[in-house]
Order: sequence, then structure tokens, then C-alpha cells
Amino acid sequence: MAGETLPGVDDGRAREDPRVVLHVDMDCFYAACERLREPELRGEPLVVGMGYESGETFGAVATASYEAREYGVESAQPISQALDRLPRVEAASNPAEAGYYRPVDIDYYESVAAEVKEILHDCADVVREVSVDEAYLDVTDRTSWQTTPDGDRTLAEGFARHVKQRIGREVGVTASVGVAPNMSAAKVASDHDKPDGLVVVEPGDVRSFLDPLSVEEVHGVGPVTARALDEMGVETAGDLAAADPEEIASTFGARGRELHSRARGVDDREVTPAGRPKSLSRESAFAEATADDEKKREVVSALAADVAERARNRGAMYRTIGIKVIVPPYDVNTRERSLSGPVDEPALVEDVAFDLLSEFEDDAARKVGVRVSNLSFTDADQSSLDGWESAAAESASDGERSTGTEKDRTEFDDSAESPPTLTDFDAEADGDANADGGEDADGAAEADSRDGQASLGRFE
DNA sequence: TCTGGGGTCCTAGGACCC
DNA sequence: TCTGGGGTCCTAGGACCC
Repeated sequence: MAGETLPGVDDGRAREDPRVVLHVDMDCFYAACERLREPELRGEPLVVGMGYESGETFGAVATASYEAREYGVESAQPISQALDRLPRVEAASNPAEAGYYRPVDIDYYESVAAEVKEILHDCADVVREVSVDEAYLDVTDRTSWQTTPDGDRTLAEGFARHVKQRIGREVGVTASVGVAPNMSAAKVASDHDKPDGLVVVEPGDVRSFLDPLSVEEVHGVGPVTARALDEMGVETAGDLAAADPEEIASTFGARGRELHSRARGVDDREVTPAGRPKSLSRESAFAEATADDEKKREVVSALAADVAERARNRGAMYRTIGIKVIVPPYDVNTRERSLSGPVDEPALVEDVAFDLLSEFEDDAARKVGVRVSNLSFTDADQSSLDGWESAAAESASDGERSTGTEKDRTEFDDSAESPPTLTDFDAEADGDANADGGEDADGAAEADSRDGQASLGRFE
């Protein structure tokens, strides 16, 4: 530390050496947090439900502990179905075959996550927080792919183990960590040995690591794409890597090209901090679908107020207001309207939302939502560590009523994503001394794994 | 998996402008 | 002058992720 970045130009992309990227994925994070404050739940089947309230039967599974999964409880499952497979202990005839249910308490999980993130920021110059329980770290300047003198371990592996251990020791939850020369391979690696895993994929091994995996394990391939690929005879990541990129691109467009690269272990994305949100939304499901316009308006009104408040708290003005109406069986309808300039006007959010909702007056809805987008931020930077980004944002703070008609377009910037340029202090592997305490106010996405196997793990 | 909630990015057609 | 082509914005929907 103390010192000087190297003299001379440098800073140019010239970095030839493979990067060292970590993907840190907390195991069964919501359940792990519940067990942190309620240790009796350790080793027990535990289900954390969202939209669920104590004793009720609605909502969906946000996280199921591994013990609960043995009963067939899965992420995203309706609570009612989970209860069929795993009764609540309080109501079970045979308590040995029952589990514990807790409602999501996102505020608490975020407080635990903040402790984890503090460790991560301490361990890396660049951290991209993806969600409450997941982050990428570029630690190229803190470690390397060199092998330890005595054996076949890389320094990177030791570094990753150190990060894992700090999380376990200082916070009391476990993480699975993937280490690789790029983000996408690190992501796959962290998923590869899930609870409490540490999987290191050295630069020369990326292809052989990925090749045998099912194509669905490639980040960005979901059920729809997997099915389409399967019909083309592409079943593994290796198949995708070997496929003709033009053919993939002609079927899947730009995304296909991207996926093809990832399957080949190629991913040049830099690890960058998350930046500001592009939209804010809130949605809510009815216990059962309703065509009652009063009910719909009541919920939309509450959602609109909530979204507007969140926007205001984050210093966000919005230029577009939209709604979502999900009509049985599950038709997703979205409508949105752009204004002539950005506003911060809760009453207008409701007005516009109502107006858009009127198109669905006679339709049954199972769920409704409100969203604001086209955000611009007035706070010309608040505290956080990424001071670049918004040289922008004048303050067009009129309160005009603008009904989206005519011109007067107040030119606003928009996220000009700019490159990272490394911060340079202390390249020392463990010089504690806590860095920036930055914790930006934006948290971002919540929630947790979808689909059968994503993130989550036993505690233990 | 008959379906929770909060996000991101991409596509595609039409309007409008030059 | 006419036509055509490119660029950008808006909206709706889809796929995916956690």
C-alpha cells in the first residue's frame, strides 16, 4: 500500500493475464437467517414463505431448507402445496414428519446481508451485488492463479477459502463460492457444489469444466431456451459450444450469441458495481381472481402510493408510469404511459395507474402491479462509492401536470455506464483497515431462488 | 409445479424526424 | 421534388434471474 500505482500509462485495458473472479452465493439464505436468530431451527425442515403469514395457507415458498426439500417442498411452490407435503409442526399428527414455517422478513435478512457485504467489500476492490444473497468479486489484484509452492492449490483457492471462512465465522451463515477467470464461469462454479461449496475452475480448465454440464446450467438459459436447444440436438454446454454460432444467433438473436460465448467459457464482462435501478415496481396477488373494480382500484391505489414513496426515498423521479394486470389463467398484460418530463408526484402515479387500469374494468384479475420507470436521479450522488456515473441530472423539478402529449422533452441523461478503472489502494492481501464503508442505499432485488435448485443450502 | 414479488434486458412494430 | 433509408422514441410482450 502506501503507494503509487505503477508509473507510466498503464490503466489501459492491456491486462493480458486471466482475471480472478469470485461468485459468492449464500446458501439457503432466508432460512439461514431465520436459524441465526432461532437456533432451534437448525437441522429441522424449514420453509420461508413470501406473501405468507403465520398460520395461513396462501403465499409461496421463498426458500426451503434442504431438510424441507426432502419432503418435496420447492422454491416458488404455493404454500398450500408445501403444507400438503410437509405439515406445520404445530398442526401435525406426527411431529417427526413436520416442518417449521416462517414469513419472509426481508429487513432482517438485509441486515444480515449487510454484514456479509462488508466482508466482501473488505476482500475485493470491485464488488457487484446482484441480490441480497449473491455477489461477484474481482480479486485479480489481491491474489493470483499461481500455484502454491508445495502443491497443486492455487493462491486464488486459498483466497476464496478465506472469504468463505470469514463469512462463516463473523456472520454465522454459509456461502458457496465459485472461482474462475470470468463472471459466468464463476457463477456456474458456485452452483456446482451447493451447500457450503468451493469450486475453483482454473483458466485452462474452463471448457472441460463446462462441457459435460447440462445446457440449462449456463447462466441465461431458461426452460424455454433449453427446450428449443434440445430440439436442435443441443443438450450440454459442450454441444452449445460446438454449435454453429450463426445458427444459434439466427434462432436466438443477440442473446444466442452471448450464450454461445458463455458455453465456450468466454465472457469479457467486467465486474462493476451495480449502479442505479432502472425501474421500481410493486405487485400483489389476490387470494382469488376478482373482477370487482373497487377491489382492484383499492389495491392499485396502495401499490401506487408505495411505489411513489419508494421512488421519493431513493431520490428517483420517473417519466413513465405503468401497470400490470394478470388475467386468468395467467395472461400478463402491461400498459404504460410516458410523461413529457420526469416527475415525483404520487397523486399522478395513482391517476395514471387508474386510467390505465380502466381498460381492464370488466376483466378478472389474479394479480395487479404498478411500476415507474425511465428514472432519473436528482441527488447528484449520495455518499456511495461510485461517484462517477451521474455528472448529469439537472433538476427539472417542475410540478407540471404534463399529460404526455407534446414536446418539451427535458433532455435527461440516462445511465451512461462508464468503465470502472481500478481504485488503487493497498494491494495487500489482508491489510484489514476497513475500506470505504459505502453501503449504498439501494439494495436492489430481493427474493431468492426460483426453480428447483438454485441457491440455498443447509446450515450446519 | 397452475403461478410470489422485484428486477433486467431484448425484440418488434409503429410514429416521427431528418 | 420524390423516395427511401436511418435513427430514436414509445409501447407491449417475452424470457430470464434471484
